[in-house]
Amino acid sequence: MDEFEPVIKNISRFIDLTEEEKEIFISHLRMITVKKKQFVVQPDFVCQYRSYILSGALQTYLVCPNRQEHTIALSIEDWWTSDFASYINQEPATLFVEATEDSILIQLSYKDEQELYKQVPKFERFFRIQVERSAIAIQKRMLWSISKTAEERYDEFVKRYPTFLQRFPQYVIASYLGMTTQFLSKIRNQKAKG
Amino acid sequence: MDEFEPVIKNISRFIDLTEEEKEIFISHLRMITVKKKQFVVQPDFVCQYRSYILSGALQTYLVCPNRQEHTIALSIEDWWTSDFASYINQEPATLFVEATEDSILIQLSYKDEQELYKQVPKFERFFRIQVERSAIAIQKRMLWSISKTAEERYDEFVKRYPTFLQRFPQYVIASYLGMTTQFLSKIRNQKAKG
DNA sequence: CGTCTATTTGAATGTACTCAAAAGCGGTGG
DNA sequence: CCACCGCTTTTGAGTACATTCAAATAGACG
Repeated sequence: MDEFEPVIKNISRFIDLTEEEKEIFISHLRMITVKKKQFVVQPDFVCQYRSYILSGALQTYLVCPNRQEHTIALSIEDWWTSDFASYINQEPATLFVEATEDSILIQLSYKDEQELYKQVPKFERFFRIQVERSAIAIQKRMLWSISKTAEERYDEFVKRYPTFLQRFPQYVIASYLGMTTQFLSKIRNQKAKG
Repeated sequence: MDEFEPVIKNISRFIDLTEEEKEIFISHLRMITVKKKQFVVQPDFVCQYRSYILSGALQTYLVCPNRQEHTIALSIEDWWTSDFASYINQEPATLFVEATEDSILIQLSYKDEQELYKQVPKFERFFRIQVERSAIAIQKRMLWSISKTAEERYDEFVKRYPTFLQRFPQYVIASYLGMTTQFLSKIRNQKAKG
């Protein structure tokens, strides 16, 4: 059960679990490995799992009719990810979740999650707190997407997630920041000179 | 207790409550009335309440250093509102929540909410589902704010919230949609002609 | 009726995009 | 180990979408 320790630790930041509760939780999990460029979620398929990232990195994005990609989330180890609209409503996904590095995921299925709530109601609390925090984060991001310039958004990104610059290609970061890769390149270049 | 019926009904869409649980819940609530232009939340003060809107309408917005206003949310009767970042983390607010109509609110304080979770853990579930849904909504909104043109955003808004056009002034809608009031005016005008 | 606020209109400007092409970089196979 | 191929990043010119500034018009409220 050692292999599940990181996810238990992640949860224990918000709720206290007895040994028995930990075991119940672990019994609902499965661990999978995915290779770089592999999809964890694809449009039109109902997203069955929430994934805790044990190691690696993933990109959640939407492909528009005009072939443009829009990145909703970039996630690394110790984060949870999914197409939450699909997962929570158990409806066909609209997003891709793709591994941008070889990754190891610990997954909880929708069915197991509902089961878990019955067995250990405390988990309602954990996932409530979890989604509260992510709702706040998304709101902040939306706020700067409507109120900041492309350059300001990039600066904020660098400040908040400095390690992401090395881990994700620039065109992915550009699509996360809501700008073209050409424009991001120009911003960077201008900074290097200025 | 009749006056609290709408909020009970709102909650009952997601969890079933016994009469006793309803009474416990109601005992934690307070009802207030606010006049148009009055603030329910103000920057620098810790937001003490979640508010269920019994009647009326409210605007949640941020004022930037350059005096620009950015609307995060427009809310009407049967919706919940607050500066959730401030409320959930019990830290000073950054947002204004202002009544755009005379309104009646049913409020639950942070302290009472924590108390309520202890007395009726089922409410963890309600607020989890509640915030899950709003996280999904915010994410969708963020998506079109980075992927759609101003006109497309306006069209979507009209389709989704037709009644809001009459209830909120145009400059408020413009700031919700992330564009200037002048540009929104031009879009509308162009449509009226085309 | 007058004042204050909200909306409309127009011209000039700016930010970021599209299109096109070159340069850089990394992995793979000969 | 080098050469090649595909993918990512850079560069530049032209363009479009949306903003700013300024002023006029329209509406709401006392």
